[in-house]
Amino acid sequence: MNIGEAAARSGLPAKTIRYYEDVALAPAPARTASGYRDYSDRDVHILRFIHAARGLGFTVEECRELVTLYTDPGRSSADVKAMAAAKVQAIDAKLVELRAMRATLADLAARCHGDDRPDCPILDRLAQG
Amino acid sequence: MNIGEAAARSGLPAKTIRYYEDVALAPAPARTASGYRDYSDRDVHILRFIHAARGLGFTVEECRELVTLYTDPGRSSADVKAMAAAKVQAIDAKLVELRAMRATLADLAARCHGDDRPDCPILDRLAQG
DNA sequence: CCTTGACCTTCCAGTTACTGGAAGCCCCAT
DNA sequence: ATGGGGCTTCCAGTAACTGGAAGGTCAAGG
Repeated sequence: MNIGEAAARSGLPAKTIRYYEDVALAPAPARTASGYRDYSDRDVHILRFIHAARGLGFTVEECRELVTLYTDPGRSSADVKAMAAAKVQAIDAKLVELRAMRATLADLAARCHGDDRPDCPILDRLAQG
Repeated sequence: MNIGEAAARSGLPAKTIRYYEDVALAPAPARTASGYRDYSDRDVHILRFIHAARGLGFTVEECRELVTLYTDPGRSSADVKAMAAAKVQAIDAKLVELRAMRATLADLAARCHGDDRPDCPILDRLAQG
């Protein structure tokens, strides 16, 4: 199948698939006589794997490791578990940060009268650095 | 004062201050005879304002608007409030997404025995796309 | 007076993960 | 044979910096 269908089946844009191939994350598929990419079901399977992994927040680099692990018949699950655990920790840190931002912003917005007067607690707060 | 001190006082790296000046976000300070940037207290004040705004998750573009609003004596607080509210909404969306990612990952990690066996629920799940 | 080292200048390149667009084949249906 | 897709490559740009090279400047110490 050509890249358009592989894109439809994997959920990744064609442009992104080519990009992944470029950075050696996705498999380089067979080519037809005229140079079109020709994807196998296995290729699409890996594409979907990558799509799912990216969707869970793994970076391209991490996806590369995951694909390696995935396609390695003798891999151990411990490596994968460690990566997942690290990712959970990173997400937790991000959550803390975002919640703090949200609280500050919401508080500021609530205390801002939001009319035509130039006085604004949000700006005042920002001005304090 | 030169850029090193402005950096120390504003909390922004010197490199970042130059970058902000480049993209016309931060003020272009005076220059000494030898070409060194020479920051005033007001310059540093704006730098700190930008630092705080970035820290709250505003993009550089949004910071540009905020600085304009901040330095405009006749601005209305409604504009600023609207920006803050929009930011809160964006943060909420991000929080939902992150929480879903975290839940999936944590669940997967919990169900992975994490030993030398090749069997791994995380990889299996990813493989389903 | 000279040197040393810290600090400053500009500019170029690289980062992450794509995305858009241009120029130019290819394939299929009418 | 022709028209409108889809495909190819490559170049450029995005956000927001960050690192590094090459070279000028400043203040202190000998």
